[in-house]
Amino acid sequence: LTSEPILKVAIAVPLSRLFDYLPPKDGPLPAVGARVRVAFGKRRLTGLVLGLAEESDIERARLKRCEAVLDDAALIDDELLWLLRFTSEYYHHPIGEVVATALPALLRQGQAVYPVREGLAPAVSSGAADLAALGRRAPQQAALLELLLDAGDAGVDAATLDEVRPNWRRAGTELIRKGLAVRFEARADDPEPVVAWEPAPAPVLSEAQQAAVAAVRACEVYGAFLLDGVTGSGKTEVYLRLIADVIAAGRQVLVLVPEIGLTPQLVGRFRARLGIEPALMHSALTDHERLSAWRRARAGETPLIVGTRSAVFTPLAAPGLIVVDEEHDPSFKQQEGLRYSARDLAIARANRAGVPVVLGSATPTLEMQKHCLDDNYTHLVLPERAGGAEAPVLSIVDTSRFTADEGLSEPVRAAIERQLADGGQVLLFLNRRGFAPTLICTACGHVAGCRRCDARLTVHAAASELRCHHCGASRLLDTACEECGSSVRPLGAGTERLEDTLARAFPGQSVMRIDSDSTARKGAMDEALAAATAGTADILVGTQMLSKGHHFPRLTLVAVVNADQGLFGTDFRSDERLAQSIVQVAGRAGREQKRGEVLIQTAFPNHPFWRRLIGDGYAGVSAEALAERAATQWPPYSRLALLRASAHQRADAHAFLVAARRHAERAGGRDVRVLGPVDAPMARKAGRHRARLLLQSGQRQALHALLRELRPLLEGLPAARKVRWSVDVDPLDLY
DNA sequence: AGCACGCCGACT
DNA sequence: GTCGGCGTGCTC
Repeated sequence: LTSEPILKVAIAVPLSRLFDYLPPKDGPLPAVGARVRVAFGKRRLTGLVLGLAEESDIERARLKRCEAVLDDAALIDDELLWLLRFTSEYYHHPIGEVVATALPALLRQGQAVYPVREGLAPAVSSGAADLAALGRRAPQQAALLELLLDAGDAGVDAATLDEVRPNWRRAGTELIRKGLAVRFEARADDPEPVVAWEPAPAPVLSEAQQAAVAAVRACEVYGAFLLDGVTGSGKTEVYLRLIADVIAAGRQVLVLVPEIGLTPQLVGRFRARLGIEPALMHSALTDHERLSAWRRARAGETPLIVGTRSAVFTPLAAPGLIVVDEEHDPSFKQQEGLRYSARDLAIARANRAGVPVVLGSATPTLEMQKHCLDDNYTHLVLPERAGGAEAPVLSIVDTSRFTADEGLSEPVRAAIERQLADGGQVLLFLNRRGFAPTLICTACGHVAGCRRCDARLTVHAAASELRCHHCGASRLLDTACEECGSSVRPLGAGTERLEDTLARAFPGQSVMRIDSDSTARKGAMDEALAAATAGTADILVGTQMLSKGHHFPRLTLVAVVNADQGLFGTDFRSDERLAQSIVQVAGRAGREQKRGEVLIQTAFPNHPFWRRLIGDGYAGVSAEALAERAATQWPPYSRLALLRASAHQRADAHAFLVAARRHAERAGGRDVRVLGPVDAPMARKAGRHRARLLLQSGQRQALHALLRELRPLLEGLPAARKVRWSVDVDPLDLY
C-alpha cells in the first residue's frame, strides 16, 4: 500500500522552489498541469501542479492539504510546461512567477477556463397540456414555461431570462418543483470561428522566395531558418505560403510580431490571403478577450495566432510552425522582472515541439548570423525585388568640416532645399529629445547636472525647464551659472532646437516634430502621423519612435543628424543598432521614379563602419562586426550573463554585487570570468541605484551552474534592504 | 511578494 | 495609555 502522493506546486512568490501539498481530502488527484487552490501562509492562492512525488523534504504531518482542484484535466500540456520550466531555469527566475506571467490574468485568479452557462430548460415530459393546467392560477409560471417550450430542449440562458423576464427565478423554482422544468449548467463554448472567406489569389513567387519556401517545407522536424531580406523583398509572402501549408495540414501557426499596433498591414494580409481570422494576442486585449483567444488556441480552434512577445506562452493543441517577424526588434526582449527574449523562447519551443521556426529580418542580429555561419540555422536570403524602388543613395556629411552647430550642416541644408523645391518631403532623424543636451557656463565651463543622479540635464526651452532624462527630475531653467553667476549657453542640439533651426532656415515650409514630448497628449501621435503621411508637413523631425512602421509616400530625403552616438557605445550592440536604424529609415526614402537620398552627419567620416555601410549596406556592417567579434570575443562572447541589482541605498546594490562577484571568482576555475569592476558608475533611476555585473563564459553549462549557486545567496537577502536583482542571459547559447 | 510579529515615537 | 512606523522572518 503506497502512501498518498505529494503535489509539487508552483506559487507566484519570488522563491525559486516548489511548494509541497497533500492532495485534497476527497475527489480525484489533480493532473500535472492543473491548477489548485491552496492555503499559503495566511493567504489563499492558486498554484499550478508541476509534478507528483512520493516524498517531500518536509514531514508529511506538517504539509497542508490543498483545498480544491480547479481543473479536471491539465490546463497546461507537457510541451508548454516544459517551456515554463525552461524559462525559469534559463533566466534564473522563480518558477511560480514564470507560470504567473504565462497565464491569462483570469486563470491566475482562479477562474474557470470556460465560463459556465446556467439556465432553465423544459422537462422532457412537459408540453402544451401543462401550460393549460397552469392556466390563470399561475400566469407567471405559465408564461415562463411557454418561453421554455418555445426555446425547445436546449433551454434558455439565465442571462437571456434576466433580460426578458427579470423575475423569472421564483416561477422557475416552482416549475422545477413541479417537475415541469430542469435547471442546467453547461460549459459555455467559444462561438464558432468566423466562417472562412475566399482567400485572395497568391502572387507568383520569385526564385529566391520559392527556394526559401521549399527549404522550410522540406523540414519536418525542428529547424531554424533566418529569412533575410529588406522591406519589399517578399518575406511576408514566404510566411503566407508556409502558414497556408501548415493550416492545410490541420496544424497551428504561432506568429510573433514586435508590436501589434505597427503591423495592421501584416494582419490584414494574413486575413485576406488565408481567408481566416487570426487570433490576436497583445496587451490591449481585455482580460476576457485574452482568455478567449488563449482558450481557442489551446483547443486548436484557431489555426493562426498572431501576438506580441508574451504570446510565446500561448498553448497550442497542434503546433506546426513558429514565425518570428522582425527578429532583431528589441521589443521581443522583456526588460523588467522576468527578462526573457520571446525570440529565444520561440526557438527553444520550436525545438521542443519538433517544428520549424522562421526568423525574419532585414537587419538580422549578429547572433542569428553567427548561427547561420556555424550551420546551426539555415540562411535564406531574399534579394531586393527587381523592379522595386531603387535603394537610396547613402552619403556622409563630415561635421568636422561642415559645422553643424544647431544640428544642421550646410550640405544637409542644401539638400533639404533641393528636395523641397522638387516637391519632396524630408525627414530629419535625431535620437535626442529636448532643446540641447547640455547647459554650459560661458565663463567657467560648469555643466548643469542633476541633483538626484549624476547625469547632466537636458534643456527644454519651450517648457523653460532643465530635465533629467535619466531619473525624470526637472527644475526651472537656470538663467545664470549656478557656480559663478556668469551667463549660460545651451550646447548641442536636440529635436526641439532642430525644429527651431529648420523653421528659421525654411520660413515658408511647415516643420513638424514627432518625439515623446510632442506626442505626450493622448491622440497627438496619431494626429501627427496622419499629417506626416498626408504630406501636410514638409519637414519632419523625429526620434527613434519615427524610425519604423510608417510609410510617408512623398518622402525623398532622410538625414541622420547625429549618427555618432552608436559608433563608440559601450553596449556591445550599439553599432549593430545604429546600422539597423539607419537601414530602417533609409528604406523609407524614395518614391516612384525618384531615388531616395540619405545623408549621414558624422564627425568620423573615415570610420570603417561608414565605408561598409555605404559599400555593402547592413550585410557589410554586420559581416565586419561578425569578423571582428569572431577574432576578439568568440567564443566567450557567446555566453554572457548580466546580473543586475538595484536598491534604494547605493551601498546595498553595491554590496550585493560584491558578494556575487566574490562567489563568481571563487568559482573561477570553471571557466567563468567576471567582467567589469563592480565599482563602475551606478545609474540612478526611478529612485533606485542600479548596478550590473557582467559574467562571461565559454561554457553555457558552467555559467548556468554558477548562476544557480548564486540564487540562494540572492534570495537570502534581507527583504528590508530592498535589493532587487535579475539575470539577463544574452543570447547565443540557446541551440 | 504579502503578511504577521515585534518593538519604539506622537496622539485620537 | 494606544496607533502605527518599518526591520525581520516565513511561506509547503
